Amino acid sequence: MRISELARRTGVTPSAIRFYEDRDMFSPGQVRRLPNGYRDYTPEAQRRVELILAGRAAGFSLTGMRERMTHWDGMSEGEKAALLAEQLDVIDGRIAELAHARDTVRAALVALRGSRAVGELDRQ
Amino acid sequence: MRISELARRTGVTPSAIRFYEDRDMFSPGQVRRLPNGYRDYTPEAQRRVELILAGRAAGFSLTGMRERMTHWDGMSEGEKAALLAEQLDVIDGRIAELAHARDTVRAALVALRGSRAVGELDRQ
DNA sequence: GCTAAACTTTCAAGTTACTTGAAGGTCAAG
DNA sequence: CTTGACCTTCAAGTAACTTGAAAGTTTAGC
Repeated sequence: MRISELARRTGVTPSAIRFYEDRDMFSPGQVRRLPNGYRDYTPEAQRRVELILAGRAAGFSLTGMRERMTHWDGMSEGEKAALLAEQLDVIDGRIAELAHARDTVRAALVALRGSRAVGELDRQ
Repeated sequence: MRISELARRTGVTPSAIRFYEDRDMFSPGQVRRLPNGYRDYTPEAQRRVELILAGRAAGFSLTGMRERMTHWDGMSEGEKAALLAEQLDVIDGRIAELAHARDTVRAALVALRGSRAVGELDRQ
């Protein structure tokens, strides 16, 4: 597939995808070139972008993700599992942070218009 | 209090706090100067920093937060409620994004060591 | 009273993860 | 055969900071 289709499928802009390539976020073979010079992406490239997005949501840097990805194949199952478990912890921490932010905003809403109105908003 | 104490209490660096001041994130009076030129922060300044952190966790830009804060006092209750409801939506979207990332990582763990092992990890 | 460590100041430049824009090549439709 | 929607590269801009230089201030120990 070409860049705009990959962009549409993953929800990122074409320029962000080119930026990821510039930072070596793709494995060799995931991005080829068509005879006219256009980039051509494999389905693996799409999975890679989705992986990047998952890492980004969790707050990982591109550099860190790239390092993990390149070391991945040489790791033992135990090391891989430990890495994934650690990432799960980071994500859970971020979720807790957001839950706290959500509580703060909800408290402000409650203070503003009373709990019944907020309850209705929740059921929406 | 001085800058390093505010930094310690909020968990951000002194340079980040100076950066927020540069971007006009404090209300007049929240940051004063001691006779020696050192910055002196009120407890309101600390609450302001915590507010910034909550907004940041939800993905708001400093510019957007500052605009909201300066318009806040002139807004009607309905406008305030609408704003808060919108922020709640943004936060919920971010939480959903993270939940998805969490599922991705958990799926990788499942693939790596089988569902029983992952179940045990969850119960931790 | 002096010195060293630990604070503080400003200002400039670097970093990350992008976006935006310029200048131009490619391709399908009418 | 031109219009519009793609695509290319490269340079510069942006957000939210961090890092470092150069220098003043305060605190603690001797």
